[in-house]
Amino acid sequence: MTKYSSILLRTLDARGYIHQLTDASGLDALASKAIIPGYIGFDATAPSLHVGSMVQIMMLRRLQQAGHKPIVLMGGGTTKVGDPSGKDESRKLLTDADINANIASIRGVFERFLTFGDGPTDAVMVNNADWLDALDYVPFLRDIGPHFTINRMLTFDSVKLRLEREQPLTFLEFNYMILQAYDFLELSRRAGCQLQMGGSDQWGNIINGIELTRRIDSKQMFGLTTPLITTADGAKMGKTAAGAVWLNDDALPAYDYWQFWRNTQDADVGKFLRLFTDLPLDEIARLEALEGAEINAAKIALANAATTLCRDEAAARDAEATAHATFAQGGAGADLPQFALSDENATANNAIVGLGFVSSAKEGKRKFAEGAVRLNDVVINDPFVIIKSGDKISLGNKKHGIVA
RNA sequence: GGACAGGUGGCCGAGUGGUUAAAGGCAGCAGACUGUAAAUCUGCCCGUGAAAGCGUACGCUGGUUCGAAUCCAGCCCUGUCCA
Repeated sequence: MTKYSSILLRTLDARGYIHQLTDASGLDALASKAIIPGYIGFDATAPSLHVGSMVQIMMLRRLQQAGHKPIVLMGGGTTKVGDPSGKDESRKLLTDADINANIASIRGVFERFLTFGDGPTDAVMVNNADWLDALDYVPFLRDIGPHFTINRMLTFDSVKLRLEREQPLTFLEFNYMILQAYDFLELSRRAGCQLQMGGSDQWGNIINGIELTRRIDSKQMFGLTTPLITTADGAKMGKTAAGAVWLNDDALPAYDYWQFWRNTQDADVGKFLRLFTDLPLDEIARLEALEGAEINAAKIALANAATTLCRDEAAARDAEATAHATFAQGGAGADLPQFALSDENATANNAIVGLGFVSSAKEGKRKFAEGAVRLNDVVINDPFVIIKSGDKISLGNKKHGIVA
């Protein structure tokens, strides 16, 4: 891969981050000679991001590694509007207090991936509520409105899809793309931002921002999108048995986070190693070439690296040790989820419900009937077996817990 | 404001008075097979209860009926067209 000369684009290209790029040679030239402040916007709809945002987070990390300045834009303002992309219907509106709490909660994860500070390549976090909340409607319409035509806005997938399906799209949501475009202009003015990155579904929004800034301030801006990361069988990544794979450790235990990566499909291992770890490319090539059961070594390397980045090294080590003890030796590792025994008459079914392996007592009982539950590695069909402290209880091959 | 069409389980989508906890599909979970993979086949998939049972559920509120997701009335919401 020698089509780029800058470290930034060479890295992004080699590791599979680039889907579309507005002006490849222009950005390449700029990246070789100047520090580029670049931003990615994140929603504040939940107290934690999940792995679906991981490509974007890693992208900012690569930007900083290559000597540029990452700007984390929290959508405190735009979250109040709601991005219509990829949604079938409008999402419920959050209050300011919710949004601010979410932003505070999300910040911790970025601090693990990026170095924040005041230096030229230090990361900063900004909140677009800072400028969006203060907008005056009529002046804003007069300044920004003329640069958008409804004709063009109607061609955007996010809008078109809703209309084609005859689903509601409110004027509120319709404005989302304008506000996002305005963010880019505002960040250009405030922070000298010249680059916006995002998922491939953000291409249209990014282009809008580039054009708006060019028209109003006559500045050249760049846009880059990442491919939509799906697993090899086409599913969007990020969902697992228990739900979303949250990045915050108070939302998902490190062991589960580790397990998520450990269970990567064979076909995805190389891709994920390049995107989600800092391992050198030649090392990844070696791991990726492993065949058959050998490839499990690569998955462990992936899980360790990803968990170390997002949580910490000790968490990764503990998770690996637990997994090894549990799966390879058929024992029970220390990091397994625990069921607190509060009642001496607690049953095996209480345990799998309490551990969250199943969502109701009824579902739990079905699992017993299906022969899916094991107590200390022996299949039990009776949900009412009394458990005691120290028992290991398992549902299926992957979910294991300890009675504390 | 008017006319018409709609609002069904996580999603899509059948069902137009009883045997309907509601067809089918997707997603999900489990079993078999494996390598904690994929693919495939099989089972499960509202809740509570040891079970019989009971409770909830088809936008909301009432009504008709022995019996309603299905009929009637009012209301709320959405779409299309008209003003």
